[in-house]
Amino acid sequence: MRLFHRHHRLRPAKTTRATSFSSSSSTTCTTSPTPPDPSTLSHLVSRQHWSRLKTLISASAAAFATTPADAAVSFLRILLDSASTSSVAALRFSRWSQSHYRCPRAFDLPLHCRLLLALAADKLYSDLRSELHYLVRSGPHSAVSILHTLAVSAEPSRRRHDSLSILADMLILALVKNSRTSAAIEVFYRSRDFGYRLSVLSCNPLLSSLIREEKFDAVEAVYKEMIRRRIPPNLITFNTVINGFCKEGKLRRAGDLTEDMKSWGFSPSVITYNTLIDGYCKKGGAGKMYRADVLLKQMVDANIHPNVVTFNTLIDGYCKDGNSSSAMRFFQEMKRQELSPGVVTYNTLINGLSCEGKLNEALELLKEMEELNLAPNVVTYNAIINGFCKKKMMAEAKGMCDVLMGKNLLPNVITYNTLIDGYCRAGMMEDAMVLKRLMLENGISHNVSTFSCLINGFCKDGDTKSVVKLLDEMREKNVRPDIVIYNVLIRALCKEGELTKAVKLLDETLEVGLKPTHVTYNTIIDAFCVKGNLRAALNMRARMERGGKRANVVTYNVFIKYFCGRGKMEEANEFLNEMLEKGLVPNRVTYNMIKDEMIERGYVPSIDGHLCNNAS
DNA sequence: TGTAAAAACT
Repeated sequence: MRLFHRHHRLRPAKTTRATSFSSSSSTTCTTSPTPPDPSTLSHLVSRQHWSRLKTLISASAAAFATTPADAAVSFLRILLDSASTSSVAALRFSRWSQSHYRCPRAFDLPLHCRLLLALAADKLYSDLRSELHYLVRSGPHSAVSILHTLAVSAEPSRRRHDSLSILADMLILALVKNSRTSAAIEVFYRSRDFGYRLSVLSCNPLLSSLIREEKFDAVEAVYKEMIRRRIPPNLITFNTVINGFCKEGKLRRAGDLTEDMKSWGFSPSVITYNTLIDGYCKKGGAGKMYRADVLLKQMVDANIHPNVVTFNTLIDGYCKDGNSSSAMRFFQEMKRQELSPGVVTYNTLINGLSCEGKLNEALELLKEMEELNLAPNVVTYNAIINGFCKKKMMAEAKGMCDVLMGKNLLPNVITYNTLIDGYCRAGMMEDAMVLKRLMLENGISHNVSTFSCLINGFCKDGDTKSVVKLLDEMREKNVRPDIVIYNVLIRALCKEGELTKAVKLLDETLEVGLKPTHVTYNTIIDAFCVKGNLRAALNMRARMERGGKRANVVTYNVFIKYFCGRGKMEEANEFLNEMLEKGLVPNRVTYNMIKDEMIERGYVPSIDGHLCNNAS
């Protein structure tokens, strides 16, 4: 009697992994033991007789001179080969054997794919999800090889079947959930070659995670590919892609897509409006809150009721615009509309007030929260600690940290970074370094901001040695410098007049794949102006615009300062007009310069009263 | 089964 089919036969333990089960050649077992038949196995599994299964597996492994892990794999194959046993039994057995015989070498991708197909055929989707999750997390296989193996493991008649499409959908979902977005993208594009029809089930989460990772080009590409492949988008798809455009600062395109979605039969929802309003609030620049207000009116006209998130978003926008009094007005308005402010509302306001130095009002709101039984969280305290730090009131900041811990809350990396930055600003570098050590002892790792605060502090001190030491430490700990670190270093070099080195660092940001910001360029432009090298400053502005950053108010202020400082009022006026033509609105710095120099000399009319809340 | 809001560093 043939006990095992040829392709079931266990291969000798010594055979290398390169050869698969089916190709094993000369397994000689003259006294073959009785192999388990599928129904016995299935029965044992469904009764969870694991110890009996273990005995069977050990016996089988001994008889075929192989490892128990490999024997378990062949048992799984028997279960899957049998038409009468359910996929649930195979799944249970697979899970048990995976946890019992931890052996990555025994991980057989084709076999696992057959299990997935069996689960899909039985529509056991939640089991399928967790299996895919496991496969994606633990498997040494690339995502595309999983996709490919699934395709070839399916019976030819079912290769174009919906269940394969569902598997591809769920594979993408599993990859996204495991933060393997690039692999998910690859599967998204390759699934077309296999003829799978994906759905919003995987596409929407993929789009969301691309936004989280700020891969905005990919968001647009995936969206366009969805339309091309006739994967029907839904309301969430539109809201997500609109959010992508907003986060990228492309508000025009976000607005266009809001129009487009109507032709697909979707009306903008409260989330659509909230997303757009937040886009304007975060965009920065003059008149942004005006645009946000216009959207608010539009949504009300469209009979979409603003909710708590709408108000929180507007309140934050006004706070970031340095206009906490308008923020407070919206706070009152939301109460009037019987929307209850939540922890986020209070945190937003407390942060806004703290940033403006209005600490008493911030503390008042903290009290109000507690009276309303809204539990302040670590974000609340961080905002207040930041307020104290900005005023160099380090004892009070530290005290607030104690209050936080007294409430059984744990300081997080932001709490520590805030305090470290406070100590640095107050010139207390030793205290800052003590805190750096303390946070590690409390189980909070340093991040790139921890280092930028400290490096900034030591740069201000002119303590180059300590700066270099911190940069070395970052390299050791694999903390990659971000653009803020570069900006800090560039600023320090500029202050020392080392402009060649500063420009070299700018070049380096591009080499390491970082995007220079306005701050990066403006710092260098300012340094050239300070040196009296207008030509180099103008060249740097040209470079900045080639790099996709348009001159902003700060850039113009730098040039206006240069000309005002030299009494060249015509040129200063020229730059002022240019900035106005570009739709940039002068801020307080501009105002102070032109007030001192240009208005008094009659070059420009007084604009008193036109600059209210443009502090920056 | 997926979409919107808050805290640190230039």
